[in-house]
Amino acid sequence: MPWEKDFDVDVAIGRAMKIFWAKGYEATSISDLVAAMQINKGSLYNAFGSKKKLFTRALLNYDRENQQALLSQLEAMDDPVLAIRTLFDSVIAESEADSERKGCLLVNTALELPHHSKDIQDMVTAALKDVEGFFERAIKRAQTRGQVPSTLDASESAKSLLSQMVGLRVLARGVFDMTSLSAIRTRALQQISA
Amino acid sequence: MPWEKDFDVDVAIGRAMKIFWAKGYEATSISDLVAAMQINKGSLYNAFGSKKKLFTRALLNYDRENQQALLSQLEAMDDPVLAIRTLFDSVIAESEADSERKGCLLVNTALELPHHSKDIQDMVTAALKDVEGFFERAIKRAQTRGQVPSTLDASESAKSLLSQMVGLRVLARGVFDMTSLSAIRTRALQQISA
DNA sequence: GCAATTGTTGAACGGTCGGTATAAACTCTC
DNA sequence: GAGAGTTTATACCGACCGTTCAACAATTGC
Repeated sequence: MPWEKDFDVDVAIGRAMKIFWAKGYEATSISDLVAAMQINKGSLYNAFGSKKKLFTRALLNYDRENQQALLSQLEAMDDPVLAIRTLFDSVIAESEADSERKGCLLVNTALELPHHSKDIQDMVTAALKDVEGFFERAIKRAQTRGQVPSTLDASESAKSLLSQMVGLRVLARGVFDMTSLSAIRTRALQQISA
Repeated sequence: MPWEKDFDVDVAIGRAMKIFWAKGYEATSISDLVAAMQINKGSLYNAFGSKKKLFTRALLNYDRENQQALLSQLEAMDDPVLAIRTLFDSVIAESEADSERKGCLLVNTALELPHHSKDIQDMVTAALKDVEGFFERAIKRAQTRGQVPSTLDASESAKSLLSQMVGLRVLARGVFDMTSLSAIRTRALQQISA
């Protein structure tokens, strides 16, 4: 039996993810990656095969650690309206704290979906549908609790909230200041409470 | 007096714009550009100086021909709510008709704003602020006409509509199907009428 | 006709791209 | 210790990157 890898694959993927996140897929070179991952070219190709395959691993890593982790945390909250508010709050707080204005890797990739392979398209679509699903479940739960008017179409509203979330993440990369981003959150929450 | 250019500069910029729009700034090479513009490398650099400078010309061209043209047309409409509805309708129709799923060049560029120079940042910001301004003026006009509740905060609502518009353009590039995009429009319009 | 000026052309620049190949050192199992 | 598989480092691949340049062509004023 062979020698086990002496670098931690998940750590390396995490480092690659940060670079893809900050620079975008196209603008990230193999040189950038080997420098950030602290392994050399040969090991990269031995472990991951190609830049594209490494990117899919990085995307999965982002989805698991930055997206699903937050969503399952919110889904466990008692108050579904508070959960939605908390999601907007944390995204705005993240935007404010991020001096690099990296945005969200999934949204960034969603915008260039036509240029990616089908497995990446499917991965991004599924991840954003997860957010939509969270919104829809939260709205329905809030309706049974009487926090949200039962006349509201939960499916439509969930899609609408997702699009506002996506818009917020785009505009946070340089177009809007913090008070403008807050206005989006305010209106989004008013929208489901009336 | 010198020899005049024997190609039409505006036509060439229009062709360059289409390539940048379809492929994105990074993924567009000089070879792509010279092929599409039907001029050769030397002429490109003589006329435009660099890829970046050409991109700013292309962005201006897009803003003028695809954005401002539509906005001023909508601004001239009698019914401001219908104008807003028409904007959403035309964006959705454009998304449906576009088999390449190019989206909107301004939104595409907005997402990669941190990687661009300040003049491009300013240009994109101004262009999206124009859309926000259109929304705000239309809402205020609708309020004086009694079409929209006067309790609505026009400034906040305009920012919210812009973020939904942006989200729609991102999701139209592959995540959402047409019925989902329609749901965003439906909810956006309900939002200002109640 | 002849500078002067500007435009066109296509080759060539140095550099980087993603990816492969090599070989020697190393760690493990059997 | 044989053999398998990994790590490092370096060298290399052809292709392409954005850009520059020198030679040449077209138009003007004199």
